Amino acid sequence: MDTLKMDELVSLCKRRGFLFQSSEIYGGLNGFWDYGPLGVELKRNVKECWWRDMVTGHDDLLVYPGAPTAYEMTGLDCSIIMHPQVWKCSGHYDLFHDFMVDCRESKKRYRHDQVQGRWVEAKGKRVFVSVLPETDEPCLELEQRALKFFNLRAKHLDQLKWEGPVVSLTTVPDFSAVLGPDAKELGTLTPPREFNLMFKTYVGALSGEEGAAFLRPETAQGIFVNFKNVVDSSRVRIPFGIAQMGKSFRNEITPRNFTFRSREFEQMEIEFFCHPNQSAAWYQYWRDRRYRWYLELGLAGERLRLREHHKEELSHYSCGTADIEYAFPFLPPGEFGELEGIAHRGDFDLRSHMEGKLVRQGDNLVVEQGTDGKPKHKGSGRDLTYFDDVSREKYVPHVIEPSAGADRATLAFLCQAYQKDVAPDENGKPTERLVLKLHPRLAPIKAAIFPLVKKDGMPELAERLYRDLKKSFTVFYDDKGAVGRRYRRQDEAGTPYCLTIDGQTLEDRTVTIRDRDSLAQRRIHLDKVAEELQSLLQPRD
RNA sequence: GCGGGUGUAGCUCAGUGGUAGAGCGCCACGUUGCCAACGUGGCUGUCGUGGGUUCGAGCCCCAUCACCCGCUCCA
Repeated sequence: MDTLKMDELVSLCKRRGFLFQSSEIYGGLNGFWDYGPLGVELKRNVKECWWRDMVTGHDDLLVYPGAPTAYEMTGLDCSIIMHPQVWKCSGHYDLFHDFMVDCRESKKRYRHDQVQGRWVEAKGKRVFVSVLPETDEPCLELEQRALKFFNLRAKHLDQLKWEGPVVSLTTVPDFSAVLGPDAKELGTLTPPREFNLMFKTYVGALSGEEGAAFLRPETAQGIFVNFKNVVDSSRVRIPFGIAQMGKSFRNEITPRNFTFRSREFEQMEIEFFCHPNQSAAWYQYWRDRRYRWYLELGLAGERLRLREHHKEELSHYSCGTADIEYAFPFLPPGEFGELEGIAHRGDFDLRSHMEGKLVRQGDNLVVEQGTDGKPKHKGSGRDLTYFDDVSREKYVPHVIEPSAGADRATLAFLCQAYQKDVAPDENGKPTERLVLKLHPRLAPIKAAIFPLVKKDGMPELAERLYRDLKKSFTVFYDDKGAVGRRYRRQDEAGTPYCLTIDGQTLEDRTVTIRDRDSLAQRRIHLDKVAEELQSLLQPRD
């Protein structure tokens, strides 16, 4: 496992039809990927396990271990393009929508509004000296930069004639007299260019800005804006969760590491609504529950970790966030990549969609003001509070958000499953075997059915078994070549069980069932095969 | 975004300016008696893409795209 090279896995994924580069025949498209015949089944299984374990299989009446009370779960499937105001109130518009300037000299890129500077005159030249402030004292940093630029010693500080206060680069219309934060010469900054991390599109035939809309950068907002609809239509009572799976789009600057950071990706998100007093306990519950989910589906404990964010790392609205991370093989030893984030979001989201985009002010969230003193991004004005019929209490629910990446999970399961071990060849000599040890619930093909040889009525019996099993399972029939080769092919596809019809089947109607991982075989009766598979594929508690 | 590397058959790769190759795989037929069998036959190429140099380019030059590694960034 430690020796797994990422390119070996990428090669297997291509060779066996798990993953292809998007638009490959045209040279590929950076950040986009296609799932092949086996990959689509694997990813569907990942999503179906999640949906089943979190939503349809959820027991509303049971108090799960670690949960404060019983709770309900329900689902939703929202549109990818939503009203543009959704993204303004959620904060994505301001956060993901930046103007950037590049420095032709240092090759660095800065956010236009983050560059700070001050006009200064010396030796007959007037210059806007800028820095990307690293300390609370940008003035000192600016002094150093200015002295160096004018080639002055510290004792000649008085030759610098400062003009006005420290201001943002956004106040400077022309960059020809600007000294970039890492430049030695003037005028190396490009004009500010719009960088949008959200994909922009246009609704309707007209392509004017009034029709501008965005592909969603997360599925979560669809849940928040439908919160009231779900409460009003489904009789759910707090505490409850709404789950949604679906595509999201982020225009990443640097897509990297196979499917890990893609521009089009699929999320599996839950927004769990609860009473503010219980939110801390629910946060803990979901964090632990979600961590166990990955463990149960086969990710190794030593490669999977639950990491609480430090206080400084927390978003402005969050009172607690944990990441579930996996030690992907493309990362340096000791580093982990995020699979899922579980965030305590408080009442930030629902309030944002009521009141408008919020910002933190001390310990409180307040509506962000524009320069005109009005709300910067106006909310819907709808009442998204919850009324508890039993306690007669009205409140804005708090939200716990377990947000997972379906493609990242799929990739982690593939990385974990990819193993080389040793199996005997036809002479009993140990040879290397490539095997995908996927959890049976995730395996694209659940069982393969083989006649041991293509004669004596074995194929006919095998075909009957195949047809019978096909009704309830994804199974695969193969009668070509030696049986050993067929076993190995299934090993590479991750198929957990192989059923072989042999001479003895003709006598007593038993078949061998071969286990992918142990290579062990045992005989079971033909009539019991479906039942046996059913129990082997059953999720265990 | 910057720097370095790579791109030839489905996969892994050889091919230093003169007729595009190997191994594996895949397909067919025969054989088959439980872990990558054997025999026979067959399939597979815009040499990443575009342009240039040359009598002639997979090979040299320029551009571009994609992937990998390092830095940078990352909701």
